[in-house]
Amino acid sequence: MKTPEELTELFRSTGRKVTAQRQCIFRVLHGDVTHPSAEAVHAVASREMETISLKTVYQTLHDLAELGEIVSLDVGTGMTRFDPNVDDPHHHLVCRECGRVRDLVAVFPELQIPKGAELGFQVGSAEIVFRGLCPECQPATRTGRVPARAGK
Amino acid sequence: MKTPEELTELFRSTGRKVTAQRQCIFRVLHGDVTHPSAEAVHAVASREMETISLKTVYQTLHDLAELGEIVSLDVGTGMTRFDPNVDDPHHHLVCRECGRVRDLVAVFPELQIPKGAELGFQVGSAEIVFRGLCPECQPATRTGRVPARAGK
DNA sequence: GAAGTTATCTACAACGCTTGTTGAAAAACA
DNA sequence: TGTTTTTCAACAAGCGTTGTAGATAACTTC
Repeated sequence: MKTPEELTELFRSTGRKVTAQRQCIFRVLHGDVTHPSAEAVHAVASREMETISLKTVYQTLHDLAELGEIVSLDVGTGMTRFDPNVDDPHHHLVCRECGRVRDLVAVFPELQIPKGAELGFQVGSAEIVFRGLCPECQPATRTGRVPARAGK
Repeated sequence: MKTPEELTELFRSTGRKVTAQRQCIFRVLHGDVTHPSAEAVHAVASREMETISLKTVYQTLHDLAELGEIVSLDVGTGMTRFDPNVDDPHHHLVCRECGRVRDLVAVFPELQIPKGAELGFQVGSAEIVFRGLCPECQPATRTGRVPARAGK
């Protein structure tokens, strides 16, 4: 994802108007690696602008996705997650306890579909979701700490 | 997934009651390879039992998932899909036009996470979603037919 | 096979996430 | 500064899904 300044420029050059709300969202997303939901972005943005509405956040996220500056993900956690990392090809780690999502920057070039198995599909891309437990949700055996049990 | 008769037995042996509605749902799911949504199951079941409620379908699907007879999937098509194939390890093909889902029965044993890239996650499983166009949604170049354009 | 117990049924309302609508307000451009 | 156009906040509604209620049906025991 570009810097807030570059995004400001990009929005203007594509006929979009640049508002304080949007710039606030740009800053919130910049450098975020948590793959926040719209609600999470809104929560952070609200700390800076109390009146910003959730609808505005959704709209700006969609604009950014349309411009290819973020990508919206559905990894089965119940809400759409937004990933500002569009430069490195990567897959995702998802915690099955707390829903945390992280990038797994690795390419699996050997992902070839066996002939005959593709059932006539014209396959364009492959996404891998690795499910497991994030460091915070692991039992003590691995980390030596007793984790705060994230209620399901 | 087991046969309707075996499922009847399984439900009884796990303290669940067997109703005409449930057996109807067993039959609908048996041999289904379309990964239907709850709504889709309900639509088919309704042809046989007009009064069956959507809630009943959801509940039975959850029971079946709890028993490990089907698996619920979220492949980003907006609704939960249910997969009766729990015997063959496989991944999924998803049509980005019409949302059709098919099994891709293939194992990718070389899916090893590079050391250090797992960010402390304890990874238990990996799901691959292949996105593309199903035979019905492909342009004429491949199939020789003009497809009915599924409006996005 | 009938009565009693328990789970399940349908119908309806409500939930969480997301999107449409509206008039007001602010950004861009002259 | 005035004009045009977009975006804003607030509200309501949409979707898929789940909770609640009393009525009904399945299993158990006699």
